[in-house]
Amino acid sequence: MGKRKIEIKEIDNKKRMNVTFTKRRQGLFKKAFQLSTLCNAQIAILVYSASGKPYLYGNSAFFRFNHQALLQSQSQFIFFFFLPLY
Amino acid sequence: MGKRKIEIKEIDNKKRMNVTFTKRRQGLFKKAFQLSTLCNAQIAILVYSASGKPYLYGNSAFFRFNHQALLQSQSQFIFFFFLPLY
DNA sequence: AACTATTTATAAGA
DNA sequence: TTCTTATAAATAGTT
Repeated sequence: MGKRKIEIKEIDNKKRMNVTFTKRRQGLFKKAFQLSTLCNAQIAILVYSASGKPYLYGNSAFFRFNHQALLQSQSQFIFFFFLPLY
Repeated sequence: MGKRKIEIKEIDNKKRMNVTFTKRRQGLFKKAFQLSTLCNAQIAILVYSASGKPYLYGNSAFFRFNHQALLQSQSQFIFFFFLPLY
């Protein structure tokens, strides 16, 4: 999806991986927003980077409310609740 | 992203919404797979359709293991655990 | 951080 | 619903 076709395998160069991670994470969350808006869907996404940093997307108030708590969590286990609206 | 540009707002036609939901849900999960592979990231996605049907993506064994349990769940609350691998 | 050539996703139609 | 294709959108490499 760019100037050259790339293989879908782990990127060996750390700088390139970080750039790709940022671009594609943003792209993934944008796609999630569009899907939830177009189709009235509830979506939650949790991403951990290779270095263990968490990123959360959620289109419900519940997820937004818990975003900071998740980012500040130091525990090894993350408990991730989903509350469907039906 | 197709033959015509569309506005990102709820699709009023139910059939068109279902077609779009299926295509874009598959697209979202494909993007998640690529991001996790390229960047060695752990990703979990939970999607509820407008009618309340759950769809789960996860690139760890833990998520695959719990997929059936989630799909068969009848409870109003879904508890979604993430076990980071670091 | 912005640009742009190119690949990829997808809206509509068959 | 599955396949096709014209077009919009995402993004890889570059600046």
